[in-house]
Amino acid sequence: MKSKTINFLKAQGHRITPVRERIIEIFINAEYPLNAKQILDLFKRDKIKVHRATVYREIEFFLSNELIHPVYLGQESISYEINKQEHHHHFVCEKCGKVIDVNPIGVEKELEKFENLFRKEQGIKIKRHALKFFGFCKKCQK
Amino acid sequence: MKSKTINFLKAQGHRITPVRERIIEIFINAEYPLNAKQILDLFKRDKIKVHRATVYREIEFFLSNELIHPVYLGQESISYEINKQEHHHHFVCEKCGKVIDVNPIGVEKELEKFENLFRKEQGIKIKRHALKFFGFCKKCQK
DNA sequence: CTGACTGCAAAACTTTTGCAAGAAG
DNA sequence: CTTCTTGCAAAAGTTTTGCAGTCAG
Repeated sequence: MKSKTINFLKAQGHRITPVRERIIEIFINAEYPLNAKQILDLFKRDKIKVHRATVYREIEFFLSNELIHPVYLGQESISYEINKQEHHHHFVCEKCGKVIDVNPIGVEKELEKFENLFRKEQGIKIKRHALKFFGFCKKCQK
Repeated sequence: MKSKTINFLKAQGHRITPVRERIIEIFINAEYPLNAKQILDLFKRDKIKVHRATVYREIEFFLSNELIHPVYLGQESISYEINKQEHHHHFVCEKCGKVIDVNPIGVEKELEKFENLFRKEQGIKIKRHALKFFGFCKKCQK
């Protein structure tokens, strides 16, 4: 996954710097979508010095290269998640923010049907969809 | 719709001030979800003086009274939309930001099935879901 | 080498907070 | 009257930008 991403970027003529490489790793290893602050905190945790501006620019960079996509998890600022092969969605705990990946196959099929219909009826091609579920996770239900 | 909302708030012991009333109207008349800045701009357009802080506080107020819910339309800051009876979702143009309400019934049924399953398997009750479609609207496709 | 990246500092925004004055009920 | 609501000012937090120095290829 990592070398594939790096090769893809290199092929486009982009450079692989230590910061960029680290951010790729961060996104690959992330168990849930991350926002700019969380990425900065991860660098801080590892005692690596990176400026805010760089992180914001890198997020822009990865977005424009379609390696990540934005996810809105409620409350805080926009988070980003790596574009994996496997398409999936999220359940978000409205209290603690915990994120659980979900993959509702039946829903996905209906989404596809709807998107085809939408294209026929409205003449608009849907590029992507985002589905989010909200509620309280097991811990927070009590 | 408006008087119903007002009565609901009054019944809870909340006051109806001119600003609050105007914001209720704004949300009721809005054709798409609005963020704080857009609400402020509407006041400005009508030459009504309202402070930013008030708008942010009112958004909090409406959220806590479950009269509106947040919608993330991509790029900009979080938007909010009034809680109508009719459940629906959004198509958002990634270029011009245009929003089209959609109501994919087939999908909705599958969502319900999934949510029941999720409850059984994970023991988590889903309170709400948000579905968004992204692409280029007709105008922006050219 | 050379242009793509980065850090820094400052600016531009967005959102929040404490406090005193104002007004809804 | 009482206390919820508002405006103001200031703080806090987030994101963007210009510029000069650095380093990947």
